[in-house]
Amino acid sequence: MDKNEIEERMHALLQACSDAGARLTPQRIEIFREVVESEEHPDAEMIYQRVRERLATVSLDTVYRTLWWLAGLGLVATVGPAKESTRFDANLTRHHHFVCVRCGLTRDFYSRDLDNLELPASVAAIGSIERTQVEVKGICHACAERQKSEVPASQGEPGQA
Amino acid sequence: MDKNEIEERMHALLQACSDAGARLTPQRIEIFREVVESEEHPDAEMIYQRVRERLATVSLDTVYRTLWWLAGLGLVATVGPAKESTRFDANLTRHHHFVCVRCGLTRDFYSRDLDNLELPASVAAIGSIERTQVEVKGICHACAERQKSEVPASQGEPGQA
DNA sequence: GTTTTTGCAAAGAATTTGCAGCTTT
DNA sequence: AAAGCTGCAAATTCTTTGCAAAAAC
Repeated sequence: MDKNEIEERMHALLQACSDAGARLTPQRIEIFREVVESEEHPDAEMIYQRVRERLATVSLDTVYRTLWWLAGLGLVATVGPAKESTRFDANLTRHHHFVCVRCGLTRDFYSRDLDNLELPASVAAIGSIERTQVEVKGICHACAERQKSEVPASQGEPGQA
Repeated sequence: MDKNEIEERMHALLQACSDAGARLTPQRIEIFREVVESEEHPDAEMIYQRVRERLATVSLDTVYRTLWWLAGLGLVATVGPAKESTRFDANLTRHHHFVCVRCGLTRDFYSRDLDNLELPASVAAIGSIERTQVEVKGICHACAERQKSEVPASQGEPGQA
């Protein structure tokens, strides 16, 4: 990723931070930088370790808080189903997943077309390919219904305590 | 899923169990059944609760043990990256993931084609779609290298303690 | 100066493990 | 009878939270 891109994203986060009326602390700034610069998708601990090198005075819980706060603003996403417990999949036939971002419901669906996707050459540069699966994130009908019957519109945070 | 399919899978697990020289206990049988019958992808707790209804004498740790044992034999898979801690993704541009099944390394890749996949109609029946992403599982080059330098061929379990 | 954040340490949740006793083969 | 399982309870690991002190606006 080029330096420009990084600065741009960094700027976006700082901007979002003040837009949200939150304070710009050195901890947050360093966490932002780490989040923006990392190419892999780090967990809280990794970010903590890296930030720590530059800012000895940071704690793991601040990293967690900041990360989830960013996630709440939609500025970072979490990889995989969610921050849930490990889910198991006994479907050994080729299939794809629909994951509800609200409740974590995971359902399979099938598609011949999706079974045989062409991947870009760049993937081979990362590693050898074993299995390819499409993951659709969305909101399941049950959660959509649940939403309808809730308060139509307040200014509080939406759903999912 | 039709009854035939279920019985077939059930049979496969029981067979694999005895092939592996493991014992057929009532707990395992009920856990197998739950795993095979579930349409969503349950976590250990869910399976525990359901098995419990039919077999009061089962414990959560037996469920865990059985599930991971099945996973070790490749008879069930885990959904998402792995049994790892939550990973964060600050890449807000449209992208796809390569995940190393050995070390959990997660890297982004890009493809216009994959950005606009056509999903089968069946997906809409599950819920509303927000985002679609391709997840490629494989082994990253670093892990492949690591493997080469290890004992070429024993009969012990491969890598990753 | 006020309000938000932080760090600490303790609380919680999820998952794993040692061990004695019970079951399966 | 022998070897493998199971359940319990304690240990780990990961993550969150309450609160007083410190920092940002």
